[in-house]
Amino acid sequence: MRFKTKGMEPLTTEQKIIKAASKLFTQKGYAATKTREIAEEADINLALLNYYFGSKERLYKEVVKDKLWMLLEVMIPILSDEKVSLEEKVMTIAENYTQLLLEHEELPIFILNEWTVNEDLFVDITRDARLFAKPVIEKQLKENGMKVSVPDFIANLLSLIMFSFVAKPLIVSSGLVEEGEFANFVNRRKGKIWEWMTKINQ
Amino acid sequence: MRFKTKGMEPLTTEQKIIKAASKLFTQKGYAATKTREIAEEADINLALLNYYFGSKERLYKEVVKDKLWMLLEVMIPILSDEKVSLEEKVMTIAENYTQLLLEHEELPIFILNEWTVNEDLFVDITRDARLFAKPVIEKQLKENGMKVSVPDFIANLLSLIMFSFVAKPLIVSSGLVEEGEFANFVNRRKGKIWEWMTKINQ
DNA sequence: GTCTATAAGGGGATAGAC
DNA sequence: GTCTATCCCCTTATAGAC
Repeated sequence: MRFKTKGMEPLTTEQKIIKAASKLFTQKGYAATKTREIAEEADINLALLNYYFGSKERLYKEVVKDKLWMLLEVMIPILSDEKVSLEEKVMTIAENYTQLLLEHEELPIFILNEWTVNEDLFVDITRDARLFAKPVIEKQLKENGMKVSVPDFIANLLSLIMFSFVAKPLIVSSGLVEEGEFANFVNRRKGKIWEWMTKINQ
Repeated sequence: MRFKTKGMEPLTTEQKIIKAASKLFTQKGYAATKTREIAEEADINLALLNYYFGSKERLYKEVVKDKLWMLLEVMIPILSDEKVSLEEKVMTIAENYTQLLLEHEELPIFILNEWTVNEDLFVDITRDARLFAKPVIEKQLKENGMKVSVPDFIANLLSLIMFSFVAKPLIVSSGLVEEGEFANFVNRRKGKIWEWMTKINQ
């Protein structure tokens, strides 16, 4: 989207298609989603899908790209910024992710599954993107007296924040946390992440 | 399978189908896997798939059930056993999961994704299964002076062990850990889980 | 840009011979 | 139990009218 639309203009046909495709692909995956369903959900004629996007596959790539950056932009720029302290980084990422994922619960499992099943697609998308700025984090770990490696630090951070969302069906149907309590559960965890990270990484 | 076969008998047709289906479904998901591919991979005639399993869907359910228990049986019986100390529980689960997942890397993302996309299927499978024995763990947490809740304890444990596998594509393509170093990475983490769990949960 | 109609082929399933 | 041949619906994609 080149120009952000402000206010109440109705969606263009293109936007309606992307929105519907986004919803259905993330819910059901590529193969299980039919172009007819997308057209119906978007309330447009089936032929328009091909008119605007050429093929189901190209439409899918647009959606995946969008969703992947949605997930990464919460983390990458902050981690690489030297002017942001380690504590601030952890707190901000925990806050932003928890909020984002509460609004888009299906996002991480969709991306991680697609990345596993369809690796080639992601090679294109992430090519040339420096995802993690190792040196910056390494320096800040030392300054904070943390002896952990950068990969372990990142793995621990993302684990503690994101895993609850990825494993939500297991956590809920096992009765560990009630569906209605899930938001409280992850919000409480969010508040402890920095404490946990300092303890773990000594 | 009622009777375990010892030694070198060739696989029965039924076993060949399950094996092939297992491989393809976990790699590509339900909708993307064609019955014709399963037949070819299993080296059997397409009609035999329906002869033995009735339909693609029934075959799929068999596979999902197998895989789900593979994932759960590593954890459920141990967690519920009162005679196993908390430390032993954590160490054993970390050890067993790391080994299992190194051999079946696609297992957790497959199950967690299917559980999200296709919840109904799992309602049947997990019905009446008491997945976690909360009281046992609660008692042991107190005895170990840990103030954490049972859901947080389980979430932390599984996060720290499993998330690396679920997020492997991200971890590897970002350059955080080299593909060839991945086994070492998770094995090193495995050795620290108990230490981390005691620190976090004070 | 949007519609209807249809082409072209894929995919799950089964009848019936062996 | 296993095979061949085939049914028939569903899906993606496009031609061509408006």
